[in-house]
Amino acid sequence: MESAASDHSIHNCRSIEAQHVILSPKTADDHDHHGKRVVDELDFFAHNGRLKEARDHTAEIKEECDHHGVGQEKQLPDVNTGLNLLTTYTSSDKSSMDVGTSSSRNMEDKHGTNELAVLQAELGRMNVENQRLRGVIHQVNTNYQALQVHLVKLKNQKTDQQTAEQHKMNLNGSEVLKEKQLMNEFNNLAPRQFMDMGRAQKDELSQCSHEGCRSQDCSGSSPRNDIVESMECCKGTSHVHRDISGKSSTTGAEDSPDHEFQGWIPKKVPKLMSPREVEQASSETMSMIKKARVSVRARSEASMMSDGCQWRKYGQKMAKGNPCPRAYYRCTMAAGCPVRKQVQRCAEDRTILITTYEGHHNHPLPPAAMAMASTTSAAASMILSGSNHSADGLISSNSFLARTGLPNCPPSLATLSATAPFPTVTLDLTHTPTSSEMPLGQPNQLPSNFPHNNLMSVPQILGQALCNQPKFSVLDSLQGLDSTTHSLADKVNAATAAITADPNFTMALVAAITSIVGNVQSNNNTNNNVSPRHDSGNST
DNA sequence: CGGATTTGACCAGCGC
DNA sequence: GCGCTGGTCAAATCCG
Repeated sequence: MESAASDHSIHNCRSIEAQHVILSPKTADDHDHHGKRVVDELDFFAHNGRLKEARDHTAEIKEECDHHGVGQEKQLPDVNTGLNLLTTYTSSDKSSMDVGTSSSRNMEDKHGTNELAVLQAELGRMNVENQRLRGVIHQVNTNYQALQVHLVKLKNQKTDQQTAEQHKMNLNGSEVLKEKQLMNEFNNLAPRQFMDMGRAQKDELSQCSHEGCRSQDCSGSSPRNDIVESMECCKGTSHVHRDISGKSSTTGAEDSPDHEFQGWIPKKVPKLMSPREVEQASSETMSMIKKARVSVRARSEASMMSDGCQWRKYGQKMAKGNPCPRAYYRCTMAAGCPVRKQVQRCAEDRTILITTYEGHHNHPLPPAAMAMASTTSAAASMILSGSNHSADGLISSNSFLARTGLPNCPPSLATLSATAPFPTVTLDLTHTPTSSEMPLGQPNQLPSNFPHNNLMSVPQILGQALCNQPKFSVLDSLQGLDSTTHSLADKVNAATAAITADPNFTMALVAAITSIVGNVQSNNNTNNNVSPRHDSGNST
């Protein structure tokens, strides 16, 4: 009985220190045991001495508790720290509390109560400051990552420029002019529109006046994580984020108004754009994101490519400049899935089927379909991150291929066009790369565990490549993200991560596309479109 | 009969 | 404002 009450007193006293542990657990650990710091683990309290004050208060109160005598009748009032620190009483505790109250002790208790209230207020302020400093840390990391990415891009750009110059040598003057125009159009379109969105940077660290930093921001070279978070912020939705202690916590848009979304935002944004304009740009950006497209060109005599999803035709139109009608399909694998696709034959070569995908699935996908969805997501990610475009006027195909894990594929395989109403990545599976272009030395050299099956559809092969990879955790996370509870940006980010993270997957994917190109070409694609019955139960 | 497809109508965006 | 075009809707039709 008595010991229980005293334990509770001590517990209350200790709970205050416990809150410090929650606020900065690793920090305490580091200071106590390691005496060193690691990146993103900082003691937010050490610098202002407030921790010491708080601990002094705690010690005083604790002393006072002891002064009352261990297990005495009276208990310090319960402190609601808001942290659910198990301060509830048991019935036995209560019975002990009700015994023997005196006026002098009441006075002392009131004194203790006041001190605790002050202490609690202090802790509240610390908590707020902790939140703010977390944001600072987050931004520092973001800037660091952005610079890292920029460095890598500069290296890649060098390579791309060499390719571009070689490509230019083969063009006549008008083509060069046209491509320059394309380049200008894209410069006005994608990167800045995507990168200029966002809110004003309030934090002092955003006042980066360093030229390199500014150019970094304006070039749109930003880590994908930043894009993800920025979009989440723009949508103002609650989301789960990881704090520096590694614990997940749910925060709303109102929680941390000025530190969740930072890093790559151009400094000029708050100067050039009013909040309303920024908001408008954000909504436009979301629209563009939604409408970013991936177009796949493949030789096929069938009316539609089998891609692992279920589609329902909802319209058909004659498009200008093409005698072949364009068919419109929507995904029917889940109610309300926003994904659409258009299927149309190429006017110049009617054996070529052009399938254009738009949107992101709001439901889990079968592996076969996930391959295509991942490609779409990767493309969207590339657009979002403001791909470095080469001097040839188109976004460097190498950039896309690199991001989709195909850095060694022939440049003709993928292009990104900015001339369409929406940024469109085109995967051209109609060309047969020359032997010198083949990434693996031999055209159909596949990983040992990779199925070399002519009867598989394009996404089946891609999906198989996904399935054959050992990193299911990444893919699982991707699949898990394919739900309405996660943002589009999450999916984009996860897809990109899944695609680019695994070199084995890269190899398998390269082999898959290589296989597709080779087989489709040689077989005139008669087997490209398998019956839905063969397609893992997913009819089209 | 229910689901899928067809097809004309309707609407929005854009350029002139 | 008007016409063109792309995209979507929804009633009619088809099909298993």
